[in-house]
Amino acid sequence: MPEGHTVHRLARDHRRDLRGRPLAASSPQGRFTEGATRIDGAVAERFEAWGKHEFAFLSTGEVLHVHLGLIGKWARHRSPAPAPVGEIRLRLEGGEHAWDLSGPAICALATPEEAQARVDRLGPDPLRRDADPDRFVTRVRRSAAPIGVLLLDQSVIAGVGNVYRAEVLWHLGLHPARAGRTIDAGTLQAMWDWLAHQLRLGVRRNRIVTVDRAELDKPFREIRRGEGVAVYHQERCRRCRGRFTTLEVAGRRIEACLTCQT
DNA sequence: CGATTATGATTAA
DNA sequence: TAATCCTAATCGC
Repeated sequence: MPEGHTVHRLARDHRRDLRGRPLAASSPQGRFTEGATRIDGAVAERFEAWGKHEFAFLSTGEVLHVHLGLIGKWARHRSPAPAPVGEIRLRLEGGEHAWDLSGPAICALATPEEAQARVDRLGPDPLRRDADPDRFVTRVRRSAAPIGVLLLDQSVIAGVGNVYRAEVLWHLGLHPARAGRTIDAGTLQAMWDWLAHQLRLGVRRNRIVTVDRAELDKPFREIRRGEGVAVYHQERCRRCRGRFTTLEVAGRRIEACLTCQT
């Protein structure tokens, strides 16, 4: 579910639904009861997304830190919220809406210093206005590691996941195993620009659609998971019509066109 | 109905 | 590289 665009979109939606009013917090599943008790009655003053991490700064001085991991989800309900379904780690109720969190890799209360320490370990996030692309370019240019590994390393660039990785490498004609230091700075800048643009579109649409509008046969809102992509879990290259090869890079599956990606 | 899979990441070996 | 964590949907038999 979550690459950076999802988390930034959630922060935006949480801001709209939950900011500036006392929260009712609970842990229906029971695995975050202590934390929920400390949140209950507090006001969330600020929501921030950094890469795939989300932080809610609370009036108590504590920070709620959430990372969805591979399978985490937030579900939105209109108030009054229905009885929780499934393993709901945390329910946050604002005025009009409630949000249910399930399956997070991280759901914890932290100090502002601990939250900042997390952020400090991340590379630049193309979805943040103050992000510095040169940090990304320099880091990749200094590395002998495959670009397919570097793109998933959150200390190199924050927010990119397995889908955007496959898509951007194909769009730029780069093989996933290509060593970072063999890619010229101009190409890396283009990679950053493409990712920044696509991640922004991802936030707006709340889904990953990298295929041009003209090539789609239906409106964005009807595009389902896996339908709007050119590469990820696809069979054939849209450029040369050849079959994609499935590789494993950084322990994750990735398709690549061995003709178009060198 | 058990096995597999998933847009993630850390820890152990 | 492998094992592990978290949860739910989908797949194969």
